[in-house]
Amino acid sequence: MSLRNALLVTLLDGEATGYELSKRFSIGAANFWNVRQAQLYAELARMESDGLVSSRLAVQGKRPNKRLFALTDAGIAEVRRYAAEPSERTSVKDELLVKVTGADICDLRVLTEDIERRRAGSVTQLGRYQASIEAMMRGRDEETFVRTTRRVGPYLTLLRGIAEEEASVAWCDRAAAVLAARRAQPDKPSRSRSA
Amino acid sequence: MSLRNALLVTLLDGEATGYELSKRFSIGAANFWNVRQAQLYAELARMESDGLVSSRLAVQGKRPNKRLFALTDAGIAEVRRYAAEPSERTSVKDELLVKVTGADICDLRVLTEDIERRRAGSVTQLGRYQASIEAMMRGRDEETFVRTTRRVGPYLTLLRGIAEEEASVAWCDRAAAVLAARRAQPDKPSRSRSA
DNA sequence: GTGCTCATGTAAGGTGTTACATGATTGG
DNA sequence: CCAATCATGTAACACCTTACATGAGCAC
Repeated sequence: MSLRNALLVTLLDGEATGYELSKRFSIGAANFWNVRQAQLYAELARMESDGLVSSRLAVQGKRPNKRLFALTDAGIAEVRRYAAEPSERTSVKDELLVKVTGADICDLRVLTEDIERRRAGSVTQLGRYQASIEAMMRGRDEETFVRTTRRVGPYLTLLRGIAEEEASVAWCDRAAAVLAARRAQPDKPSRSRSA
Repeated sequence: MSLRNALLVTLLDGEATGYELSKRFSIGAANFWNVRQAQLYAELARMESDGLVSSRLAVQGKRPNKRLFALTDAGIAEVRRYAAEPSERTSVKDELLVKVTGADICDLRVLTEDIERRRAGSVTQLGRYQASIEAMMRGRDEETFVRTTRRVGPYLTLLRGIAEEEASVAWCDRAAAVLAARRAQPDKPSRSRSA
């Protein structure tokens, strides 16, 4: 039940449609949560019937009508209650690392391409995070920012995202280099059934 | 369906019981996959009926009997097939980051404790990874190791785990410092409903 | 005129978690 | 004597993903 809480904290930035929430997720929360929109609309409906969010319909001239969701007091209370519980690292699932574990019986050229793709994705995401953090700080240094901003939470999670993507890029480079060294070697020791 | 593949690559280290597989996961794959044993036994049973693994019963004198699973040729082929597909970062879910996003309306003392707990967990995991990698390298330098080992895959994923946990510790320290600065401030700007 | 963005939902099926059920051995 | 480790499973429920369904406006 913490997709629910992820949505609640995302609404601290102000009321939003389901569509906008999924955007906010991919910009700010991408490094610690992911949602599919199908799940998102369903969960928002449940949250509304539980009184954690309220919604109002905004009729637009040209574009389709939209439903704006906002936190209720009960929603705020729920965030506080939830935050007071100890947390676990709920889950991490990274298919690329599964494949890398099996590198020694696989086609290293294809695997390396996959690593390059991951690297490119991390660079893109890193750019998004850096743009967000600059927009947020508006030229202030960290000390001033922390003293004057209303919200440090999103700043801290952005720092985490940046650290994450930087580590990802560095690892991709190193992994690609190691695999290249292995490929170059004609006399590599091999598991019988592989090439 | 990639818990299945995570299990297959874990079996590249040799035959194992369900119990041992869950151990291997928590030592080597903790940074990119997690399983509950209930799910693990169920999946192994399905994998056996699909012919990807075979099992044999080992009767032990004192301890309960155990079922040892091993990769079949079909299992190896499945790893290769899977590794050739492009991968997505399947999922990340971190409750602590959700809570940090909402920091500004929450009790910072409790949140900081949660961050400290995470830090401690990362330090522990880091120690495990470092011990594994040293056992694996047996004093060789990287170049020699890469040239002479049978398997680089687990080495690369361990490097990733180490980078991950180091980044985690560094972030925890920074986040705790920022929150401490916020708590120290009597004149902090606050969202109306919070303290 | 093609593809992207905005915008919301349902249904079915697959994956993952929690709780239950059992019990001997080993080490402190 | 108490806690941890070894060892395997089932059942119910909660959660997440994929596919389907619809449609206008805008930029190139």
